[in-house]
Amino acid sequence: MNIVEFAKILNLSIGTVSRALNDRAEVSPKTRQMVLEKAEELGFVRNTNARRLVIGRNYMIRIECPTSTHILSDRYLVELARGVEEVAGAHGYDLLLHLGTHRSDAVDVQEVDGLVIVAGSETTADDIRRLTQKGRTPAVVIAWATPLDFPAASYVCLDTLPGVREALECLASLGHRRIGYIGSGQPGQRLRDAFPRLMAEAGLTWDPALAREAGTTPDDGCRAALELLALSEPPTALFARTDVLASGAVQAVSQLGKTVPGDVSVIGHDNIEAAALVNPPLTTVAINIPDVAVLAVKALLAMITEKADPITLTVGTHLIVRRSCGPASS
Amino acid sequence: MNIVEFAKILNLSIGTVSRALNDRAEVSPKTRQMVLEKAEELGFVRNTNARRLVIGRNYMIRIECPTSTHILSDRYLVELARGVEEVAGAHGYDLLLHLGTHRSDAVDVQEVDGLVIVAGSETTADDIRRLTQKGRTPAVVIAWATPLDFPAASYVCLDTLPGVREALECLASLGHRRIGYIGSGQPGQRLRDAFPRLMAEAGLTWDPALAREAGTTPDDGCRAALELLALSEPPTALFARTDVLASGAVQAVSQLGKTVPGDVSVIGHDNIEAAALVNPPLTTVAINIPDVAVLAVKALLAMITEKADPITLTVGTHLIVRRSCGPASS
DNA sequence: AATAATTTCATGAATATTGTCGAATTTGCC
DNA sequence: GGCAAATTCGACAATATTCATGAAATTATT
Repeated sequence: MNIVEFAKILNLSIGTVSRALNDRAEVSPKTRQMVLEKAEELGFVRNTNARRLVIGRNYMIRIECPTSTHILSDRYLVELARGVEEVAGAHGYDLLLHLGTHRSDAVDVQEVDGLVIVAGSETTADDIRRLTQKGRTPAVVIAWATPLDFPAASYVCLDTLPGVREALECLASLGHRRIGYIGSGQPGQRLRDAFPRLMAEAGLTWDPALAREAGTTPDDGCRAALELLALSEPPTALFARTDVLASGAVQAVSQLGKTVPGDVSVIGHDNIEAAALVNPPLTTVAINIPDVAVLAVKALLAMITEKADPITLTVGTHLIVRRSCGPASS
Repeated sequence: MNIVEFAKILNLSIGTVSRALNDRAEVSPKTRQMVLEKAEELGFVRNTNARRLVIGRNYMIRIECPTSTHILSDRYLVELARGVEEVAGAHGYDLLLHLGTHRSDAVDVQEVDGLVIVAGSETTADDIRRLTQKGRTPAVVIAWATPLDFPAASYVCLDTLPGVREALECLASLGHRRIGYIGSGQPGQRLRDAFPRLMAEAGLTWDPALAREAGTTPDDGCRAALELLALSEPPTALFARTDVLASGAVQAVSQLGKTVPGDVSVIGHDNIEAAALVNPPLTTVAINIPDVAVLAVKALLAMITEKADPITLTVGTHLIVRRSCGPASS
């Protein structure tokens, strides 16, 4: 049934019905009420495509997420999508999903009003340029640390330093003085570089001898931890760049017949699902994804509806305290 | 730019341009070629809404997923979405995401050609009826074990028994005879009921004294395992209904000063991310989500494009062997 | 072999799809 | 009758597609 038939049944003109359905003022309250009731009763729904064609808007935003090398793990991706959908949905927008590489061409823009782009570690400014049709489609990019070099988009940057700062302050307050750093190689570069400064800010001194670059597996973390704990002046606490490495570090401690947090404290990063399940549950650095989603969508909607200028925001991480940290052993 | 302007630039009629773009036979190859090239060059894209309005199809399927009580964890949800997008995308369909409860009303059908509905444990046949507009919209439901009572939809059922059967056979072949069962309460009912039969099929005898219903946390699993291991004739292997419970069971074993898999073997269920990170990495029962996605979308596309009748398929779980199982200790 | 007749083919014009919105018109009320 | 509120009318959005047209190509006829 289309609006013509529907209007005929109601003995009203198409225009009146349309206005009633659009909640416009020029229609009498009783008429509106009647139209709404009848629509419900007869199951009449306007044709979305015709509607969008006429009003020239799609009420649709697409969320773009690369397959490989996520900033956000799958778990966070769902959380992000949920948040995005919630606030976008409240404004009448649908969410279109596009997983898979940013490089794929066949992305019919024209059918969305805006883009939420989750940048992977390999995403470049050129990718954003192409995805946004040279900036013609409003877009907000979820990026690590700093915006990409494409100023027509808005950015929500994920800054991991605040949470790490908290972590170090937490360790410092527990009396730890020698803190080991287990890195994950390439992607963690920025944190690695900032680590000495963060240590200083927490009133600690940075000893380069206590840093190891590990890989990505628990075993990598375990090996690095064993090395550090075998030093003549071993650290009393370990900070690992990822929870996976941290879980390996925990294993290393128990291999040495010691306990976490009794003998050694461990802090991870990312708050993966497993972090709460490891024994002991891991104190870790996390980011509030719903916050990110809300900020991103708000920025995007402002660009779409008010032609607002692109903005750059930063969301910091924070510490989640579980049971893997305790007072420094003397 | 719309097709009118575009046709004017090309000195062709709208009809010819449209035909060329739609790859229809009635247009000469040179003309088509020219149109395609020029479209690329001038960046002309047809208006999706007008297009869909005219052809009466949306080329869009929506994936429906309830917030609470997933059949599939978030991780699997992304995997499912990826699979769905891949095969649906290959047929020109976009993927619309709808997370949140199935109960929410404001779901403008009319704008999608089909639905992939992930049933939660609370989803009812009535929910499906409403979502599909009494069956008017083609739909495929991802459900546990058996179809819901709404035959207008297709079903891909997730059957956990095959993987559990494999698990028990694996334990039997390692010499285990007494196997403990740690359940998760309500949702695991079906497996619970089938467990004695599966035991028998693996050549084992079922002892009701070795069953405990735990909750959902690692601690629940730990407690249940401690109880079982304190029996006068304790089990030599533990099957836990979820990996979370299994991780608790592993903790229980080490609390008793014993090791997994040296003294006690443990098998989990679900293959959550953490399963591979626990120490030792957990042997567990998993389902192949990409398979599920592919089957679901194929069934759905058949319903959409060929008006195929709804079908019911079943995908079974399988065992993933890691390092938490070993020969029975004597 | 040449001309007429017929078929094939590409193209153009017109119409259909469904809803929105500004302008014009009707209705109601004083 | 005049004014305001409510309603109707008609143009418009962008594309697919049917039907008609003209040209070219093929066949038939003598």
